[in-house]
Amino acid sequence: MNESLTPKQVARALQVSESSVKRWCDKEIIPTRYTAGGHRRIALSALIDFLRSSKHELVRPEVLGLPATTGQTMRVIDRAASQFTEALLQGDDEQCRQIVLDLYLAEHSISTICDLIFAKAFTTIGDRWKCGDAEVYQERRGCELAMRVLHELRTLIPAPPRDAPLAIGGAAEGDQYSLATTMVELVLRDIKWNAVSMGSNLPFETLAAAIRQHQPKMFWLSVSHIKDEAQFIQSYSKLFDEFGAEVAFAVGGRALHEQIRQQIQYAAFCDNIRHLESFAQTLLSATGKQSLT
Amino acid sequence: MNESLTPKQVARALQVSESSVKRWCDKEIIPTRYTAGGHRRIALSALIDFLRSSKHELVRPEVLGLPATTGQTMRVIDRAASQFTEALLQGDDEQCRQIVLDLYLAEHSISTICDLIFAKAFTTIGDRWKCGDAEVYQERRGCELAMRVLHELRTLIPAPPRDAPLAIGGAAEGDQYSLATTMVELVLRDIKWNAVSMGSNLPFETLAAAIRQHQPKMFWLSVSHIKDEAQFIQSYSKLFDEFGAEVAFAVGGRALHEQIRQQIQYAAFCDNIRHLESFAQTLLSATGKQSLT
DNA sequence: GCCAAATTCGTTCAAATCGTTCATTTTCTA
DNA sequence: TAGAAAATGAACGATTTGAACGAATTTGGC
Repeated sequence: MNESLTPKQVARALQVSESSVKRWCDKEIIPTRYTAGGHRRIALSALIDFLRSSKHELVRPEVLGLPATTGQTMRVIDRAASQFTEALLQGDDEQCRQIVLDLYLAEHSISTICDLIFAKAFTTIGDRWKCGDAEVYQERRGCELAMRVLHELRTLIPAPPRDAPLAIGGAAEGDQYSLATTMVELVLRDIKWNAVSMGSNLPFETLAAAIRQHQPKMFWLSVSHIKDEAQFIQSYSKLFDEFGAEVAFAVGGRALHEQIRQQIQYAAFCDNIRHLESFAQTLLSATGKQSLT
Repeated sequence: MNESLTPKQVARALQVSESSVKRWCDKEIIPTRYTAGGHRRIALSALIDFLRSSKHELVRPEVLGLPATTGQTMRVIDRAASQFTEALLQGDDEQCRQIVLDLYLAEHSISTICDLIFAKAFTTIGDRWKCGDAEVYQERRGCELAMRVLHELRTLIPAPPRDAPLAIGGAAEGDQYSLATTMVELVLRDIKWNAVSMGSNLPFETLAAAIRQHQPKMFWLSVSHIKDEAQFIQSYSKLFDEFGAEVAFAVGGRALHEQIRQQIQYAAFCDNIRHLESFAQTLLSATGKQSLT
C-alpha cells in the first residue's frame, strides 16, 4: 500500500539523508507531488524511475514492501536466466521476485526481461519436461509464480497517460496460455500504450465485440496453441477482414508456424516480445506524427 | 451523480487524512458548502479547481464514485459487491482494486471478500452472459483483473512462518479456472498455512508427484469443470487411496455436484471459501495440539 | 415520522515535515 | 597533490499532518 512515499521513507530505503532526498525533489530529479500544505509526496514508480537513471541503489527495499535484494545488482543476464529457471522449478517466489526486480533496477528493459528471463525459463522447463527431468506441476506452479511477478512489475511502472492510444488483445479460443498476453500488456504499458489484456481462451466472436466496442488503435493476438488450424484461419481471417483496415493487428506465438502465417494477414508478426515492442513503438511514433498534422 | 462529496471521500481520493481535508476546507483552500447541520460538502467541480490550482494531484480519482466503507454491515458489502461487479465488467482495475483494498482495510476477512465479492461477481457476470447482457471478453478480462487484485492482496499479508504446515493444491486436469485455487492459497496463507497453489489444468499424475515430493499436511482440489466424470472419479479415487490417509483432502467447486460427491472420499467438502477456511483452521488447531504431545 | 447505526463534527496533541543554514565529505580540476 | 566546486548530512524553529475522542448530524429501514 505504498502509492506515495514521504522523503523520510525514501531516505531510509536508499540509506541517504532526508536532506538529500528533499534536494533531489527540489531539483526535479525525482518527480514530486505536493500536499496542499506543501509536503512532498513521491510515487513509487517515480522513485523506481529515478533509481534506474541514477547510481543510487535501493539498499533496503523492504522499507517499501519490495523484495530484499542481495545487494549486488544483477547485471549478467545469462546467469540470472538460469537462476530464475531454477527458482521457478523450486517454486521459490522470493528468489524469482528478487532476480526480476534486480534486473529491472539494473536498467534492463522489461521486454528484454520477458524474452531472456521469462520466455527462456519456460522453454527450458518445457525441454526438461520432455526429458522427464521436470514435473508438470512444476511448470504450472511456475506459471502462477511468473504471473505474480509480472503483476508486481506492473505496479512499478507508471499508469498510462490519459491520451495514450488504446491497445487490446489476448489469447484466442482454445489457447489457455495467458502468460504471453500478460507480458504483452506489460511491455506495451511500459512504452506508454494504454494496453489491456483480456486474458486467454477468447472466442473470436467476443474478440470482434471487444474491438467493436473499444475501437483500439492496435490489437494483439497471442497464439500458443491451435486446436483446429483450418477453423482458426477462417475465424481469424473474418476478424481481420472486418477490422484489419482500421486496427493494427500484431500476432505472435509459437503455434503460428510459417504454413499458417502464409495463409493469414496481419500488420506485424512478432517472434518475441522485443519485436512486438519495436512494432508498437513505431506505431506510436507514426500516430504521434499523424496527430500533429 | 457525484455532485457533492464528503471529506472522507475526498481524503481517500487524494490519499491524505480526513483531518487534512477538513483543515483545507476551513482555510478556504477548497471551496466548501455546508449542510444545515454543519457537515462539509465539496462539489466535484470545486475539487477539480483545487487540484488544478495546487500542485496536488488527484491520486485515485476513481474513489470519488465509492461509498464510504468503514462499517461492517451487510449493506456495505452488498453495495461493494455490485460496484465491484460493474467495475469488473467495465475493466476498471483501479476501482476494483480500491473496493477490495477498502474492504480489507475495514477489517473484513479475506475469505468473506472472496465469497461475497469475488465469487458473487463472477456468478452475476455468468448470469448476465446467459441473458446476453455480458460479453465473454468481459468475463475473461474480469478474471485477469481479479487475479491482479488477489495478487496485490497477497502482498499485503505477511509471509507464512517458517514452521507453518504445508498445504498444496490446484485445479485438476481440464479445469482452466485458476481464480478459485488462487483464492484458496490466499486465504490459507492468511491463517498461517504455508499454502502453495500449483495453478490449473493439473493432471492427476502430477498431483500425485507433487504430494509425494512435498508431503503436505493438506491438499486442496478446486473443481469448476469436469470433462469426463467417470474418468475424474477414477483418477481422483486413485489419488485419495494413495495419500488420503496421511494428507487432509479438501475439495470444492461447482462441478462437484452431489452425485459425484457420493462416489468420492475426502476429508472436507467446501461450498465456499469460508468453509474451507474453517476446515483449515480446525486442522491447524488439531495438528498444533498434536505437535505439543 | 422515528429509531438505531453510521458518519461527520470540532478539538486536541504528538509526530512528521517544511525550509533554511552550516559544517563536513566527496568529486573534480589544474 | 592542493584547492575549488559540488554534494551531503545534521540541526533549528515553524508549520503541517494524522490519529484520537465524545458529541452532533445524517442515513437507511420500518
